Amino acid sequence: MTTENPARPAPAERFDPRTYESRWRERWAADDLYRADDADPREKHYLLTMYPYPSGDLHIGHWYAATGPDIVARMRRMQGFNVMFPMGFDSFGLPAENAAIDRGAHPMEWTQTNVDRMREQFRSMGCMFDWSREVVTSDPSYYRWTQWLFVQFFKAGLAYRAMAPVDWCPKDQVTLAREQVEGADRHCWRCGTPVIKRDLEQWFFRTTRYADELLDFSQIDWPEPIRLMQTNWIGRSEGAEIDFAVEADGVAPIRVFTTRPDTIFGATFMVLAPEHAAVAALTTPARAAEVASYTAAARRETEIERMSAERERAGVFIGAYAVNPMTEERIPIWIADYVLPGYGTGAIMGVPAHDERDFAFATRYDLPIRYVVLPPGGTAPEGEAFVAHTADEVLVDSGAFTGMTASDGIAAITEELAERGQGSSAITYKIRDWLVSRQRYWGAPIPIVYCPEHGAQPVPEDMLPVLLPFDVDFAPTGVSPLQSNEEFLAASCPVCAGPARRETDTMDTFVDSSWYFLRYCSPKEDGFAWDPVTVRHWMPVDLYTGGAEHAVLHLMYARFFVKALRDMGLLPFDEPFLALRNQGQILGADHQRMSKSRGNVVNPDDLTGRFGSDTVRCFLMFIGPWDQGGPWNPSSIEGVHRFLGRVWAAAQATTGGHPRPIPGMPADAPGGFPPSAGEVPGQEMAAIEGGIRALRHATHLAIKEVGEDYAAFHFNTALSKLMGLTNALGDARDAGLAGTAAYAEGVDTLLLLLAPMAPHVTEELWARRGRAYSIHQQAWPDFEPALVVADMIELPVQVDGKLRDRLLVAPDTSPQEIERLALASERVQAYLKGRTPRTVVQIPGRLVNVVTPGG
RNA sequence: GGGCGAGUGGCGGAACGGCAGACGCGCCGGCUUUAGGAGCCGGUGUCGCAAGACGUGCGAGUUCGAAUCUCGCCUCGCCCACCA
Repeated sequence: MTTENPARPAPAERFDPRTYESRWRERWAADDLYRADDADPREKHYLLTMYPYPSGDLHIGHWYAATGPDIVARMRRMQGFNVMFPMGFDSFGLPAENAAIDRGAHPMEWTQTNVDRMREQFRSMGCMFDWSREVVTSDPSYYRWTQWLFVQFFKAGLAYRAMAPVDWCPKDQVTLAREQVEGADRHCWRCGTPVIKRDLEQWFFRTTRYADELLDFSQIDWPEPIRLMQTNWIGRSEGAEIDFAVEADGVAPIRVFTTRPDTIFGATFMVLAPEHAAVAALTTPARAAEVASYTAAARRETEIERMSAERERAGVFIGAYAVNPMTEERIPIWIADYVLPGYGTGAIMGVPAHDERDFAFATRYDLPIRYVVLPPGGTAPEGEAFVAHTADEVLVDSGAFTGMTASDGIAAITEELAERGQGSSAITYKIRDWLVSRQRYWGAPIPIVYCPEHGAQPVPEDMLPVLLPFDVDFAPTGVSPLQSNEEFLAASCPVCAGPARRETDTMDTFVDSSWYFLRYCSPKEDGFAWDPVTVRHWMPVDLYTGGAEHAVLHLMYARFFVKALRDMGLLPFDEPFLALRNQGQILGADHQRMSKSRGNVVNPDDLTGRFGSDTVRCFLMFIGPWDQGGPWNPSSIEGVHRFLGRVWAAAQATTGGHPRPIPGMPADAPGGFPPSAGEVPGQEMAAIEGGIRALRHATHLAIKEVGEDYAAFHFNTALSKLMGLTNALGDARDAGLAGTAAYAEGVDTLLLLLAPMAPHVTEELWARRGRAYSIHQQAWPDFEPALVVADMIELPVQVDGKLRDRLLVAPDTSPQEIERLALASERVQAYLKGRTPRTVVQIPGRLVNVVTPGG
């Protein structure tokens, strides 16, 4: 059985990536191979992958995240684009400060050490990062401009200071943005400690001003889940604000927000948040003690405690009454912590028949429940709220509005209230302004000074940066460590030059990352945050990749920044990132997130030491769909390494067998040989030419499919197709075709298509084949459409949808001929049992289905 | 509780509504080797000697034809969570 296929000879030289990988990386660096030129006239392509926090060592997840976009960047470059693919470090942040507290290392030094180490580790991956554009956010040359941008936001009224109840992490001793509080137990995103609320004077960015525009994704190609998460986070609700007069002298009417103004005839009570401003004035003396104790308890409770009482829906009657503007009924006013102070107006009308929470509350306190909207059937449910909202529900017991559909009722009631001056349609959002101040050291100081005379004043732009002092006390006390440095504190007022005190809070690191993609365009610019001309050239980012965990943090803040800067006249576009792709997460072998404390972190250095970077890159891309990730399981890395070994052998086996020219290819093409037809017997000649056609078909099909797969981030299937081409080259060698031009074309194509994924071995083999340096500067191959189509196709023949036979036909065989051949099949006849088929379904090039009269 | 996504061999995973399991791992057999390893060749969904039958979480439906579309259920993952 194996006599016709003698074992292929082992390659003359062993495949050992260690002998050439670092040599090529040094050459590429020395030649500045990956530097993107601002003035290059070719079409630009800005490809960006999220920069890392310099936590210490690069782990396998960084490799996974970076290799995908690197492949696409390399292909785009070969396709003729002027590609920029930069990298940097998000180097401000809490871990550096914690290292200082735990180990006594200064954050500045700790960060610098880590950045240096990780930069070297990044280089070992062989990515085409343009290191000449590196950005390090903790460098004064960077945060000077972060501060400058803060000042611009301040001047534009988009940065403001306010006393607010804020989420506070008791362990890290720091305030958190709302987006940084996670999970049902409301814990800190970084350390997992449950957060508490504190009232503090804090800095905010006015993200709410852009809520509506942030909901518009029409200009960008982003994954649906990310768009949904942002949409839900912004949480736009349409409804109405309605004023309810109160029975108390000198107290203004109370305004509530509702999405269901059509249910107003069912409003039988009112609930205020315990924090509502009117509570004090409205509470009657008889109820004062109970109200005070409830309010105090609510204030003391943490978010988790509120959650644990979730179904309680407890509240207190404050003794006062409001008037339902439609029914003119007196309704009691309660306070309850299920009404949130920060959403809507902090007050609701209680409509127990049509809201589950109101229903639970009314049931508990025996308040009236009145159904005013009924389902089309016309019967109110017993013992539960009817909350569905469809177009054909009907209003009942609603005065002049009775009989209207719910959607007509919303419009008509809102209009009626507006005419009376008691309400208007309104839109509310869940999104809050972005809390940006942190009581921490290792961040960009907020460039504000406080003058006893002139209040908060921005530091003049020519006095930036406000440098972080080196000597401070890092102990987490809840106040900014910068307060421990007297020299830093002392400042002068920019207005009166009198003594002033410097702001000691620093900025959330997400401020740094909201504009780093702009800085990459002109990283050395020192007269401005960026050079407007080069920013206009490179921006927006054409393709951004990173983890989906940033859906409502970084990705929303960056959009907000760009829109705000556009409105200040600083940027000429609306969106930072035109397309977005999310990679999956590589989990530990135990299916848990990789972390040092779990001891499941995979160190890429061990793997590259054994197999080289190319194997690790290919293996990571071969695991599965890139956007899916998965648990770490290195069992098949050997298989990928073997594949590169087969490429190694294939590319160097260029002699032997029958040298044949390719029809239509010049005889002097690389690997071409003069015709020698007379030397070969006719039958063998036909076999050789069939083999050549098959190989060229495999080659050109690979060009088409691998390119499409790379562009779609389907790296796993791209690699399987490259394996297929490699196997086809092996078959060609077995058939004695190693010396043909078709074989040379196949090898060159294989190397070019593999170059983005395995940059080192392809460069080495390209050089060994005597081709011009560098393979990474070659043009991406084009396929010939005629060769993508196979000579003969195998057509499955079904009877009643079940596979019964196959036809081998030329692709251009007529449907009539195919039907004739299918019906002539013995196997088909056996199933037809002499009957005439009811119909024959044909999908051109795909299959034939013979449908029997019974089928 | 709400939203989104995913369930396919022993494993990772392929498959514009059209041949289920590409490609690879593992395993079995062979060649080579003093041996081991490496490399190479062949086989490998399940049941069955075979013919064949059965197979994509479970149950219905649409269709000539469903892993793929629709409905219901189960399991897992992620996000949000008293948002009026």
